[in-house]
Amino acid sequence: MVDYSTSIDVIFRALGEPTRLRMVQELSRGERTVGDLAAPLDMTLAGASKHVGVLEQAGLLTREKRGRERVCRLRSEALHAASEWTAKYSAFWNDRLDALEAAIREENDD
Amino acid sequence: MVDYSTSIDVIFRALGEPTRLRMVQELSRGERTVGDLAAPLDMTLAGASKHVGVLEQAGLLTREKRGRERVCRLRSEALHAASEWTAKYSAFWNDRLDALEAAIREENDD
DNA sequence: GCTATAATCAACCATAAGGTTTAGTATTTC
DNA sequence: GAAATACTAAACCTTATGGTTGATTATAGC
Repeated sequence: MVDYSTSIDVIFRALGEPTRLRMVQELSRGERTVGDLAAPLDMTLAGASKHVGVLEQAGLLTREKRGRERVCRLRSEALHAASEWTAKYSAFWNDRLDALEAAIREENDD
Repeated sequence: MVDYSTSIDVIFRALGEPTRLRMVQELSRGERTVGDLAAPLDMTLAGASKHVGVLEQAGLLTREKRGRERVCRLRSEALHAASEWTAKYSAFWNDRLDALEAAIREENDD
């Protein structure tokens, strides 16, 4: 059982590893087996499997058993949560400028 | 001199640490000295300073010397870059569904 | 000028993280 | 059913990370 209500820092930490970032990029092009993901990475299958586990824990992908393969599929929810979070905090500056302008206008009205 | 053209995984890694995530949230409310950031974290000033350094390296904030204090200010660019990235990859699934639907429609037209 | 304060630097320590190898479990294929 | 394939699990190793302390620098305040 996997927890899909991952906290945002776990998602960021998972994406903060270059290898895993590449995996996510690869998965955005379609579903991939663990072997597919390992192939271009110059890494053992066991190593890749561990990375996939981290991404799964972070809620970034699902792993489905299909025959002897495990098919990985990206989950948009976690990425969307990360997108929302960063969008919220990247907007802070504009908000501050807006507030500043408003304050200046108010001051001039006095 | 700080490199502001940080690669995306460095930004994610910086945000993947709970303490640093809290610092960013705190900074979104306004500029803060390193001491301000350290205070609520039950951590030495030296420790907080190191975290601030990581955030600065990732391009997430700037540190300005003002008297004997260092004033930290969030930089929206890095957060925006992260937002763009996650938005792009969180959209993958809808794109795939759209493509799938289009393919089905086309097939029905034959 | 002395003392206190804010922060960084350097050295160090414990634990986490990224990787490997070796085994082991299903599943496919012949 | 034997052999190959795809993967996971566990043990292990090395390095990175997150934290500390102690010393040092720069500024503020009396």
